[in-house]
Amino acid sequence: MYESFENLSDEKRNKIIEASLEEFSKKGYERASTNVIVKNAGISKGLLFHYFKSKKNLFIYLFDRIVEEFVAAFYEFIDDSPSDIFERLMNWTIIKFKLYFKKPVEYRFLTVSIYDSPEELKEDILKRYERISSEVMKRFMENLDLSSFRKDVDIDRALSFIMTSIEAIGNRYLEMYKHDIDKLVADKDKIIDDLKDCIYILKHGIYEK
Amino acid sequence: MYESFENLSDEKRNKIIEASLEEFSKKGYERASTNVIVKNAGISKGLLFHYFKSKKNLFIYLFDRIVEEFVAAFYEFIDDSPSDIFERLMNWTIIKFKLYFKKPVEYRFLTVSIYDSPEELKEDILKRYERISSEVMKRFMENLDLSSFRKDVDIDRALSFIMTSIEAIGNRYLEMYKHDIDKLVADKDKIIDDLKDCIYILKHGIYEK
Amino acid sequence: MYESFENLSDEKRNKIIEASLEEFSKKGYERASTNVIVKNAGISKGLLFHYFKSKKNLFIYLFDRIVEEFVAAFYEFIDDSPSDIFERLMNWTIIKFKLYFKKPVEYRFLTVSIYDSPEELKEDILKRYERISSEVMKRFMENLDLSSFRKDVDIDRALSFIMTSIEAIGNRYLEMYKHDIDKLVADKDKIIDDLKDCIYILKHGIYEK
Amino acid sequence: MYESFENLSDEKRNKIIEASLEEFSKKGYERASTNVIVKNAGISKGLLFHYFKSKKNLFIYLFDRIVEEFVAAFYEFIDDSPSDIFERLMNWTIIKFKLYFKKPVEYRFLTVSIYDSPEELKEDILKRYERISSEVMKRFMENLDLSSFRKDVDIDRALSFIMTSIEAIGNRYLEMYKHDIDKLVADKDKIIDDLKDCIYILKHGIYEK
DNA sequence: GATGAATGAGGGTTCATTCAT
DNA sequence: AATGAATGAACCCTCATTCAT
Repeated sequence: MYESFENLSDEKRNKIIEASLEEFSKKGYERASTNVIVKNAGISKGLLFHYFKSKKNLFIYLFDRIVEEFVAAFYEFIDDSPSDIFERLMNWTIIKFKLYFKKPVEYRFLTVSIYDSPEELKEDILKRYERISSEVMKRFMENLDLSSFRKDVDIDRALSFIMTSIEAIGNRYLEMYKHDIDKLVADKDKIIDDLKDCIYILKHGIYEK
Repeated sequence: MYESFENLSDEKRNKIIEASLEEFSKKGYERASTNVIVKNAGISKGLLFHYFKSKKNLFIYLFDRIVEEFVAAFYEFIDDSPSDIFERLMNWTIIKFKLYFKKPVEYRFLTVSIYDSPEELKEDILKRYERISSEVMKRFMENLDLSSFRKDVDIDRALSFIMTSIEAIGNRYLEMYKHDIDKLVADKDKIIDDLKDCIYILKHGIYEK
Repeated sequence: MYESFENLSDEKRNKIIEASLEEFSKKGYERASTNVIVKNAGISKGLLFHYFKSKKNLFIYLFDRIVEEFVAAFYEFIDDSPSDIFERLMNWTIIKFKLYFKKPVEYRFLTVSIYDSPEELKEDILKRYERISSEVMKRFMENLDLSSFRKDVDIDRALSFIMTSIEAIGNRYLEMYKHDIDKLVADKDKIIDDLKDCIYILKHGIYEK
Repeated sequence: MYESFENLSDEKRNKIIEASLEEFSKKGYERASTNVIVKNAGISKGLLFHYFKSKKNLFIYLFDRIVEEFVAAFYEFIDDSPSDIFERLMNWTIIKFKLYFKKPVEYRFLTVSIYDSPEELKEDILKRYERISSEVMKRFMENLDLSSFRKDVDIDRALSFIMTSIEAIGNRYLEMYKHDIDKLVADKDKIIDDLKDCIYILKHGIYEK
């Protein structure tokens, strides 16, 4: 698949990938223009289609590539996860932020892929997304110590709530600082402090005394 | 602003609004076609532009109109809000669901407006969105009894967390049942039950014993 | 169907039809360029598609239009057909030539339509072609006096042979003079003479002494 | 001419020829894609153009080659032609059918070449076609015994009519069975019977009693 | 107010051909 | 000889917007 593209020199390949990512993550799939991509990549129109046959293929190629990259990066960081769910979640959220710092365009691309894809892509994208998100979720749940949960709490619902709420907090920050990554870095401690507060509440609400 | 449009007969005006909403909420701003809109509205191409000058104006007009409509509907429901934040939040969330049932296309339109707008609109939309969301937030906070909060909890952060997390849960359900509103209605009790569980956790985490 | 196009002024409509016919009959469906058509018709790209939505629609519109035109012209000429098959065939062939003189581009368009259409059109075109050709054939057979056929001749096969062979002769001449209609007119008598000779042979071969 | 191509190993050369023929005969000159050809031939894009310089050259090369092949095959079969024109014509038609059976793709290629070529090729193709068809015609006429022709029949015109009409009958069958060669073989006897009937009529029409 | 014909830039894609390797 | 990356013009088609009526 796309081996002719893979065999390109790093420099050229990256230029094409960067130009594509930038365009897609800025405008979404539909609005993105292959004209703009080829201009920014410094290649001819025909060449892009020589490599990828279609805009759709190009998009899915990028999606797969970045997902793989992100999953790998994730796994690299989380080898020694703590067994307490809140500590682990804190770790994960921080990792997510780190990924966002390291690869903001790619991160944005993934977000856009999932929220703003036309019918023709939605299926392909969601299928891939669900596969990896369930895999990642499984990984998150591994060796988790849930023994401290109060008995009057429905474990599944509690887990779901913990994940959803902390993710929402994280995303709120990422969205908030979207246009000013430097400020996000500067405010890091405050954000982590906030996250800790949220987790403190959840812990209090879920754990035995 | 658009007074010639406002002076139209209700029937005609509504037909145009409906056709526009449907197209925008189904396809997003960019993908939406004014051709489709005028066809479904049963008017000529020129007339639409006579009223609104541009696609962008039409979109923003709709946004403003629906926001106003939704805010009004909201206020209508919440006149006698309970002073306990969790009860109030539960009420509000249920109201949100009711709005979704009553006006799914409009609701979808707002969601799409906020998540999937091109650069040229984003600013206009967000400015409006922030203005009303802060206004609504202020309303939510009115006469709220926060005396039960534990002393070791930062009130502002706790409030923010409560709002964000419950909103995330609500949105998760709306997204989940997006294509099957009937099922959403059928599963109503289970969803409310889940929400209650989440609130129960938050309460436990935040309130004094 | 295409009523906005039909309502155009004669002059403009004809210009578009002429430009399209010329391009299609010269190059066939696939090779024909809508760019060339709009340039020669003196209209914008968008307008052609405003009227016809697609190249395919334009082509089929032209096909239907010309078929109708030709069938009408045919029927106009053949009201008082002789009952002898050879005389009638002679008449018909001469009518065909007249049509070719009067509307060479349209004639060529029909020929091209039938022999050189891509898969996507073939079906549509052939369905229409067969419907009218069977109708025309029925008309040809009406009130035909076949009583002079020798008894040792299979009537159906003989009819089929007569039609096919005379048609082939006619087409051979049309093809031969394709690029020089004036010469075709000049040589008219010689051609008719040749046709008579062919018919003379057939008559001799089929009729009783 | 193309000697580098001719010097290729039989296997490789044939693969290129086959792939080209298939593509051209299936889609016609214009629609045929050199991309498809090189893929099916298992060679690189550049190599095809190294050998033939252009698509046009490739097409004409194939045309010349197949014409030569067909003429040779023809001559092989017709060494001992009967002197009676009708018997000879019957033989030739059967030979034509045999060629069609043996080389359907090539046969189709020739048909397509003659009926569906763009302006830029038409001239080249027709020049070649006329040269060989006149040569073949000369061969057909050799040692033909025309003494049985009635005196009131113009020999040249009669000959032309005979050829044209029988050819038309043959082509009608080939066209009719185009998509089902097996059925053509199965119906062989019926077709030959029909041909005999046609010839019987012509004979009756032309020969003395 | 109301129409819809008219525009032309831009969309994604395919193509025969060239050329450095 | 052999490759296939690279080109850019041409393909059909869609679009928001304008304007004469």
